[in-house]
Amino acid sequence: MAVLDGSGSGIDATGERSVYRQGDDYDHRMPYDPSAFPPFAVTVDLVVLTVRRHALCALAVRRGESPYKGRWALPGGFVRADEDLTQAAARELAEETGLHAHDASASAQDNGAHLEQLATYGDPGRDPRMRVVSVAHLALAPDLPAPRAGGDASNARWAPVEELLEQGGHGRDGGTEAPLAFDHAQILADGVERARSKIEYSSLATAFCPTEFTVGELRRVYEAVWGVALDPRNFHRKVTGTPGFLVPTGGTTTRQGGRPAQLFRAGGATLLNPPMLRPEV
Amino acid sequence: MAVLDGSGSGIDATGERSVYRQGDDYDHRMPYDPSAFPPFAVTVDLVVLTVRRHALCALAVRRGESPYKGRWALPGGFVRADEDLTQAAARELAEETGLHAHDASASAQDNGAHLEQLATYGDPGRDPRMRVVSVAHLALAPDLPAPRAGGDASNARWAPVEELLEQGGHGRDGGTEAPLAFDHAQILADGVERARSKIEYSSLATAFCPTEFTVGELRRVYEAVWGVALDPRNFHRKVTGTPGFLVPTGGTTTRQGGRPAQLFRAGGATLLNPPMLRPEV
DNA sequence: TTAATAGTGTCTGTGAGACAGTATCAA
DNA sequence: TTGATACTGTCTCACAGACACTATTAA
Repeated sequence: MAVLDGSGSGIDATGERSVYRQGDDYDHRMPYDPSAFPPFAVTVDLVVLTVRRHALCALAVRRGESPYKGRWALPGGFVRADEDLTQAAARELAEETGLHAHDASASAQDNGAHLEQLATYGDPGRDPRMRVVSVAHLALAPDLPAPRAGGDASNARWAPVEELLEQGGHGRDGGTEAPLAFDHAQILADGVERARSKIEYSSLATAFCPTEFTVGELRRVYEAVWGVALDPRNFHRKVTGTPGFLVPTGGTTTRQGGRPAQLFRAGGATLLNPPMLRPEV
Repeated sequence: MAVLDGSGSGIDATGERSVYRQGDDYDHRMPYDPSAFPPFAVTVDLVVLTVRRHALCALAVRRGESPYKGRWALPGGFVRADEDLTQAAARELAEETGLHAHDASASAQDNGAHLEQLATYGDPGRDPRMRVVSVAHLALAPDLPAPRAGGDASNARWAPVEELLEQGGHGRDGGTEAPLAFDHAQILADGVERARSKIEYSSLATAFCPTEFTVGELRRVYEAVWGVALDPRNFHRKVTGTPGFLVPTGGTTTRQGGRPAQLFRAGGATLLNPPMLRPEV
């Protein structure tokens, strides 16, 4: 019988659902016989974004094994038996970047990265070897030192997202470079689009900034993520006028040159109302 | 494991497709030996929302098997070996409601339901029997006849979401009713929040309406989903003034009483700019 | 007639965008 | 000094919200 009743959701109303059967008949008394459903591997993949030199960049790692050996891919790995999806993503993030993610409850700046679930990709055949369902996560981090991937710097880098998303893009050496492995170009594009829309109505853009930052630095984050130029004067009026967005620390800095600018920390507000408006829409 | 070559994903660009082999070694590395990762079951769960009698309602089915036997849960089931996640969700939706989902590309109204991925839930222990990762989907449907779940009406119903989300809620019979099975209360809450926010900046509210509808009917959808009262005159001015949102069909109806109202179909616009504003924020 | 809903017009306050002008540093 | 960035003020247009008013049906 169907008793599909299996799912962690499975619901079996009357029991007339059919079940995946691998060749042999499925015994309804054993709904969780592993042979009753297809074997899945579950992984987490990470879209780790940062702003470097006025460009939105993503962390890419070079694949050391086939398929796609030598191609760039998003970092990721298997979900372990005893961890939930967020833990798996946080673990991978720490392994790749040294960052520890702060969950949504972390109020003050702890120099961690923002981490959230992005979407799940599970097309049969997205991995040529077996059925792999990948729960992609999005991480936003301040500008970091050069990445380390298993200690080997040549196998990990921050790459501008436009470069990674170019169709049959060109590498830095000028030669044609293959696009990202697997469906990672799609995952990256989805992550970038999530980041672009989310900084509109939330204070998440501060996740790209160091603990203390100026209004101009925050504006350059918006400009890099959206790929537009913003009016510095209107931007200043807007962000300083939004309650809870920015908290002045009292200090100033001239690291951007020009007149000393006030330093701020991220305020407690997470939702911006009214939102920042992305031009050209 | 950095540079986790294991991260799955993918599309095989070269066409050389290897096959999952159960039993023999995948290759010299361990990561793809089936015994190298925990056994996962992957399911889809559905948050199917509709508006009935001025209330936002969700489809619930009664569990026929333990655990949570007799409790209400969200519909769902296993992902099959040959289908992707969206196909699995669409199949479950059709089995439960008879609706066929239209993908995002469907422009004209085909009386199908809107279907999109919501989020993925994979806590170890969310299903007491084994490790189940559920990819939840959100479906928005017009008001439907009574649901059928395997032909047995007593095992499926449309329930107001507040009722399903009450802590230790009370059933219709006045007695205390257990909350939803598994972590389905969380999934439902996430789906409701997604729907509430998405009708702000998209034309998705029309997915709750029949093919032809009046401005007043659309307004009652917003009021039911948001749980607020909207000014009919400002609402009318707003939606009829947004290009691409509504297309007049030429017909009128008096099914709501009062002066005959123009009938509209959903226009081609999917993103509303500027968005509908939810009061009381 | 009353009651209900549909639809239009008009005012006001908020805020985004444009942009003039001033402030304060480094070189 | 020049040139950079930081900040303030002011104007205008768009639009959300409030609400008066008219239109068209059923009972």
